[in-house]
Amino acid sequence: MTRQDPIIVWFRQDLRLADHAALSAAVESGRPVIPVYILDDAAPGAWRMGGASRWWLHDSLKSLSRSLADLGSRLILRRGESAAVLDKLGHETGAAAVYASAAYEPWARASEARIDPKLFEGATLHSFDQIRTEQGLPYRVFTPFWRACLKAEPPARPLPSPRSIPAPAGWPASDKLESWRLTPAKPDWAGGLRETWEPGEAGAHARLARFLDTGRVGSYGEGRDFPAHEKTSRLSPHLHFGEISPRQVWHAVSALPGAGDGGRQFLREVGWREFSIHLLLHAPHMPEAPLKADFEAFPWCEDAAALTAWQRGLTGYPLVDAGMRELWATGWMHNRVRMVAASFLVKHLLIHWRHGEDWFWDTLVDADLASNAASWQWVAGSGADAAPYFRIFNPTMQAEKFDPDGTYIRRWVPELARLAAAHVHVPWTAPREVLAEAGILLGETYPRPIVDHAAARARALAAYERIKKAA
DNA sequence: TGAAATGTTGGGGCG
DNA sequence: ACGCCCCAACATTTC
Repeated sequence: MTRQDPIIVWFRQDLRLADHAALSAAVESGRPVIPVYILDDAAPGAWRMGGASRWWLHDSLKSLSRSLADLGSRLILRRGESAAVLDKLGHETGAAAVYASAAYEPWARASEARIDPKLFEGATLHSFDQIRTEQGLPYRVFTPFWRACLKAEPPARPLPSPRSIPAPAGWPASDKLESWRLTPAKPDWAGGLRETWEPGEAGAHARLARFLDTGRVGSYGEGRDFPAHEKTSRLSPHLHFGEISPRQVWHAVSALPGAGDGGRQFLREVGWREFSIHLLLHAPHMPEAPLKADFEAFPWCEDAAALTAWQRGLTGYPLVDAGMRELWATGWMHNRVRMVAASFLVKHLLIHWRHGEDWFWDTLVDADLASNAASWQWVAGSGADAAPYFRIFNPTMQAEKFDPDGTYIRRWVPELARLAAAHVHVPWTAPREVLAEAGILLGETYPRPIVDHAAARARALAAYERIKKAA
């Protein structure tokens, strides 16, 4: 090993240059740096990246690649099993070491065990094992967890982006990004995604700046529940891909004069992301199995037709359908609507939360193993600090409360657009003339409810009784 | 980070 | 003036 043996910086879910401790350390070592991203679809136990995520990844890698080029560097792309690829690349380049950001997925941690990279924190506000109860145990309830986070040392100051990155004498070969075919071709379903998002580090910071500048932070507490208005930050996909770090978000919000209560509530949502990661680290089976074991015996229904209706936004409940169509069109769904739509699948249709988890994994641009699994289990009632199973959302009441004039519903369910606010949440109760006037033929242009709310509620409670007795 | 059922209270209409 | 009923409004408990 000589002074000129390069360091490989292995990018994963940290597709940024600023506040990237591994990259900064590699640059500071004075050695040449070889940035690499590996598309690893074959890792044992891995959840293969979903369609929307692959679309995002393509653009984010393109952006990272350009930013590296601006600093005199390159992004080397390789495909295959991570350990084997890094091993090979190490031999090709004579690399002295691999630097990477610590990751939290079980398969990522498993591959680390074979590669033994030098790991740097940055995916979370605090290092993974720092937050523990008095007894040294992981938290199972959010509020004390978050209280402990707030009491701990404040998150480290974000690092600046390197000003230049030393290049190796010669570059190893790289795949062409296009050859990975991450973006859809036939059919091209990504139009709505392109219109909605700007993947990459610059896009992430633009989102954050927009959130802070427009004063949305201050009114976040009141505004965040109304899906018709863009009151949330929409940073989730950027955070998932690590285009911006939670520490950067934390410090930007904390430094904002007058962020006040809204700022605290917003950071609390960032806290739920931390909590999900915390849970996954201590329960690696969380994506596949209920955290509360008695839910293993829950009498789920297999109902392919109902699942398809839910996926396509054809349940007959306008708020659920609007959310599912927003998801399909843009790769994202407002959080309030996610809770209602998820609750509908699990409680009204009695379909296993894993089917919902799979669909969200494939369609969300912010699909994240920890957040997705923890949130589905939260809704289903089988998770840590979960909503009790008997807490069943009434999709109509939720719609009337959080989309009172029906703006959100009309945006995503255009066949209901001509219904007045009095009918738009309950088209099945609208008088025949009103429906005709609005150009709606129930059961033809828009479905009748696929389940009756009161009956579905009773059925869900009865199902819950069965595991409660068994336990 | 609910909703429905049930219980309580108090004002007003009315015999 | 009084008691009675109705019911909206709010509170509590139950799922």
